Amino acid sequence: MKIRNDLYFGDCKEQLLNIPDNSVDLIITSPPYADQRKGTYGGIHPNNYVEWFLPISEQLLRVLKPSGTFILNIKEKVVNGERSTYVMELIIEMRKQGWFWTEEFIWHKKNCYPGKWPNRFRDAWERLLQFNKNKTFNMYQEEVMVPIGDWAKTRLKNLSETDKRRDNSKVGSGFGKNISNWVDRDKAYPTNVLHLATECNNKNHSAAFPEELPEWFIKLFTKENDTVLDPFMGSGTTIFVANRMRRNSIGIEIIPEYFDMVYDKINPVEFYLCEPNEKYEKAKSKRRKAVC
Amino acid sequence: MKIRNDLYFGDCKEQLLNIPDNSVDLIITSPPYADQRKGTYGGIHPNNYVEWFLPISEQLLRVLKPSGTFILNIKEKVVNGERSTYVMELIIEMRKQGWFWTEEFIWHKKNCYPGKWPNRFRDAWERLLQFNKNKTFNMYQEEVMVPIGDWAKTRLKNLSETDKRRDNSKVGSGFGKNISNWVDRDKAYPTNVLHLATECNNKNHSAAFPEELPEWFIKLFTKENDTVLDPFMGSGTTIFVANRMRRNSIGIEIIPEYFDMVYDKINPVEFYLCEPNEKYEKAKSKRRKAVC
DNA sequence: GTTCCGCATGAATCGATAG
DNA sequence: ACTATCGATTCATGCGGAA
Repeated sequence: MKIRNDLYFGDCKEQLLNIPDNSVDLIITSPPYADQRKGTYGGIHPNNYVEWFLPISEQLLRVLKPSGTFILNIKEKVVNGERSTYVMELIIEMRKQGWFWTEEFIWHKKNCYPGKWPNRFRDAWERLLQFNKNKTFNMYQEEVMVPIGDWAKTRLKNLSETDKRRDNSKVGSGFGKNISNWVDRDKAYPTNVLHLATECNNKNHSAAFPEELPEWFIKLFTKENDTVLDPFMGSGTTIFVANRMRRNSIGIEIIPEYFDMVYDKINPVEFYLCEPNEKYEKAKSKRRKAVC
Repeated sequence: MKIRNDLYFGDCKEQLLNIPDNSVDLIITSPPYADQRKGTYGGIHPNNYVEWFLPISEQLLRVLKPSGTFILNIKEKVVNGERSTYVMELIIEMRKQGWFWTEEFIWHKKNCYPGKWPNRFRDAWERLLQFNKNKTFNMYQEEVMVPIGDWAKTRLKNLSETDKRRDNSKVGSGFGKNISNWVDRDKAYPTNVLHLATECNNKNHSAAFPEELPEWFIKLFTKENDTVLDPFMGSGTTIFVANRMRRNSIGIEIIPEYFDMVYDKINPVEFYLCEPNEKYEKAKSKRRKAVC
């Protein structure tokens, strides 16, 4: 089956209207942080951030399948020496919109931005907020299992009496089965803390988003031929990873340079063979630029 | 100078009234999480948590010095399949009380509770919320510098007693600028992510609070002869660490067994020499128990 | 003295069952 | 319907005894 990559140019609040209800399996995005990227996105003042984001999250709620997941990468900035509360307020307001705030993953940035301040240390983590439309949703936990710790090597050689009891308490007959399950196991389920380095080499977009991040969530929450949406596409990391993993993708971007960069990179064949993508035509015409 | 350890028995909302205004340099505590320690602390329903905590944080604001810091260790529990929002609401309300929410540290619990669920992974982190009374406060960043590289492993884990003593004497002896500059070259400032394992062997208290946690913040925010307060003392980890580091300490605890355990452990000399501590007398009399 | 190895336990959460 | 209790699930750590 052919994998689709649909790119929309423009403000995501408007462009999201093009996307049908209940059609997206995973939304993963890193919106412009408040006042943080003034140069590129104009900057939203922390006081207006919630108000600015809520109409967008309302559209995201509409386009997401009931079984789907929304991963929001965000971190509040420091304003006047203290952390701003707009992320807290956003979570509370999104719940009122109908979102379930299922979980908060921590992205531990191993190589965080250097610097020294008199009143704080370097910021080495960001929030990865998981929102859902329902309490049950698709989750493929086996896809992201990690190697088990070294303790297992010695531990599983000789199972203690207590282990046998704990594993089988009140079960009785399932004894042998449990033991074999443990002995064969060389992988464990991960936790809600992700250890990833940021990518320093991406000079084209101001947000450093390592490929491993969307990759992990795409593995966890989608299967092949599912659809992934990034309403703040930026340099397109999510889109490229989804494409490589054989997921359909939808990207929205308001900055012409980023949009063109992603388009040229993701659709080189269509471009050179002059097989215009209808949506791209529409986008390009809005920008009053010639195509092909 | 003699290091004081003042212990108060009872509800911290009331016992805090005994402590003068602007007298504490560091408050570090881990209150009972909502509905979490029902067996010992009765449990506060998530819906009532903010309302329960605000009168306490108001007292904490009063007793803290303007240059002091309040570290609050907390994590929201899952209610009906989603994270509860009482911590978010608490942060917002505490700011209205006059607190500055300076920073949020992450405590990454390497050995988190095991388990498997269809909709989430193991919870491996907790919040360490830093609140201040003013935008400027005491912070001794050099005291927690770590060797370049894996600081959590080499520095905070497996510190021997001699290492700890050596560290303490270094604080008192006053290195010259030249030496500290030289030291700076192979040390780096830490980040706002702490990697510590919980202590599983503490049979006396249900909350596993590793000594390294209060130690780190005591180093960072106080110097010798400063005063450290833990209004939810529990098994007294914060108090013992403060005592060892030659900081005055104030502990409040409502459970008689914990109170007695800490008292007996921290004041063995006074106890056996029959030099009654006035505050302990008061506490004991409230509990109608004989002393000495 | 080291190193190895057995072992209990921990701020958990879900789903089923019972009142 | 709504709440309370209980069993099942699962991984890393530090302690203490043994080699």
